[in-house]
Amino acid sequence: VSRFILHVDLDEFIAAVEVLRRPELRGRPVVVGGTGDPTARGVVATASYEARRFGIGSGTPLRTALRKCPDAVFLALDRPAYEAASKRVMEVLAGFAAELEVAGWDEAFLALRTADPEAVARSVQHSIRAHTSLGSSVGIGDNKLQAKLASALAKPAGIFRLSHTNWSDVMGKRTTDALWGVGRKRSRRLAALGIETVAELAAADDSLLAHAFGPSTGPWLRTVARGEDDTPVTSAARRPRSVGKEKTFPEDITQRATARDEVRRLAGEVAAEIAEQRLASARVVVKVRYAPFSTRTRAVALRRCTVEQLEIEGAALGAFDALYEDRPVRLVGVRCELKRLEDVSVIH
DNA sequence: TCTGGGGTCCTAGGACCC
DNA sequence: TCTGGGGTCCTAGGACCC
Repeated sequence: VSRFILHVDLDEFIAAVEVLRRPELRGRPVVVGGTGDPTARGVVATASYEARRFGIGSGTPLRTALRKCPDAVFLALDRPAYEAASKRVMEVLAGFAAELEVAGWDEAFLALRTADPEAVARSVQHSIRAHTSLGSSVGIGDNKLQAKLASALAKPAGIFRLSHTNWSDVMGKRTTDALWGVGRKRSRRLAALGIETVAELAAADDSLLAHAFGPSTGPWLRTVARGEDDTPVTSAARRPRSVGKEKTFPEDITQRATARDEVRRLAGEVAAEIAEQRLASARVVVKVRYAPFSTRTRAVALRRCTVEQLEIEGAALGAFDALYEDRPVRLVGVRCELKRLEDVSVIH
């Protein structure tokens, strides 16, 4: 009996939820994202497997998706529906004798001791399907990193085990962007250093990596490439570090007052959200994205932590005024950074 | 690829202090 | 006045993830 980590990842989760309540869509290319208008600004949240065959994936601009598959069904995001479905899945997982960490709407880690992790994985998949009609894939690993990568290799509806034993065989020849924490940018920078594969990164020089990626990130990249990860699976609720809202305008706006009003509105919403969660803001960060796509941020530290809407709005508008340039604006956002709860002294 | 909205963490550089 | 070194805090931006 050994300890294993399971990573449970729901298959095409958002699209699957939509198809469940619209059975006539089964088997069709379904694309969920934005307001559902594929001619408007927005990106794909999830595409069904049928739509993925057309080269549509998460993050694809909706307009691109429309061009690639004009016959796809385009649907608006419906967060409450996904939250409800996710909650039911997590309740199923909570029934297993394991430490459970919810890692997102459609994924979770389980840590448990067992002699047969594949049997547990089958049982997890069966329970989820029986209770929610949703399909899932399960990765098994010695740690969270391995389990997470294994679930991707298990898709769809499969089970895959990635361990220290087969890590090199399975991962060594893949490009570095196969790793968790290595995206396009880091992958390219690594390639520029002559590091193309996971095996090459695993054998890279720590000081070279530290020089290129910083004292923490550099050496960490190499541990990831070796399949090492000691972060614990924990069911403890994570304390939020920040709460924010942002809005991309359907068309770039050129009126300063319009952008400013939107900042005020977003700040009010964020303030209400913070108050509802019984948190308090220590700093307000305003973001402005100018056309075509250059982003600026400005932070204002609050004199004391607060939940006061007027104070948060005032800080946001002050940051906006300090930041604003007379150029077409694509997006504005407001984010409140939160103080640790035990340190908070709220002004009422 | 004309690029959402919700987040987290890390880095580099400047201010400030002794 | 041509000017060290170290620590800490803050800010803006970058990269990544779902």
